[in-house]
Amino acid sequence: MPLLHLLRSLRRTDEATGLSPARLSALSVIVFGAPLSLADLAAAEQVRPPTMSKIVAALEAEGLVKRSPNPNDGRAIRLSATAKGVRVLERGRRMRVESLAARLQELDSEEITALSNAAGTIERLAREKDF
Amino acid sequence: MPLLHLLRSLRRTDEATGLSPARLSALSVIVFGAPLSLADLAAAEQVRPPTMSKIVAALEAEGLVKRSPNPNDGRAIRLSATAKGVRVLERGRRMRVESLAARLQELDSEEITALSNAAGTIERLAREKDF
DNA sequence: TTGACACACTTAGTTAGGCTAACTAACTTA
DNA sequence: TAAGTTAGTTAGCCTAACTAAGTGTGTCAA
Repeated sequence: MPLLHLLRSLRRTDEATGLSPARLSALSVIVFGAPLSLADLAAAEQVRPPTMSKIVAALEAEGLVKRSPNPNDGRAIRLSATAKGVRVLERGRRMRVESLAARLQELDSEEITALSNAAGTIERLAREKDF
Repeated sequence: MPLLHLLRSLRRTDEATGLSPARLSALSVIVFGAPLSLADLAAAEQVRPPTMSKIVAALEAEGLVKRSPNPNDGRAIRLSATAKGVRVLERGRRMRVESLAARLQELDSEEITALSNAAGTIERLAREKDF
């Protein structure tokens, strides 16, 4: 299956959270990296600030994220997740882990070994090449 | 790196062809599967007919694809690639193969073996699960 | 044979998520 | 303090997904 088709299936709203991939990913970075500025978040997500500005606005409107002023810099904001944001993310993560585990149970042990070895290489590439 | 970020890099126009991924992928299906109807193409690409209708219109406007009437069904169209469409696709494919080959040369033989084994499993999954 | 339904495609309108350009406000520095 | 930089937002554009509705063609049964 072409990677594009995988992309298209990813594009849909995550059943477990009701969030689109871009929002879910941004929320995840906020939950684990808070507090952080919009520029930092945009950089982490590899999009431009205006794009992230919209995504954050949507997350804020859903009550998943909140902005606070940065006391050291009146231009900047500090993003953090609300309790609801954390809850939504964790529920989604749990459900995705379960679904992946179910798929992996269909493989035999040789296949799992092959995937695991490849995962190591892919991770190394990811670190070194930012691929 | 999250899959989402990989996909975002895919989203950009392919340097070698000047086509967006959705258009390039559709063109490829047309080149190798012509003649085919819009509905067939939409199904192959896993999108709805209106979406494909627009993509085909764009490809046609660029002179990469042409529509002919289906003599057996006045409702349907038959899509095929123009010579230019074939040329554009082949040039892009050649350049992508070269770029991938260059990346693979940075791996050692153990890593290549691991990737190759995993590819077999992934392909099998793809066939069986339409993943 | 014709009326009803089914099908192929298009059109219209919405939404998400990218982008650049241009703006405001706040900080820094010469 | 004036000039320049930085953080974030707003406006406007694009692609590409969707649904709903329209047009025209095909099919089939009464």
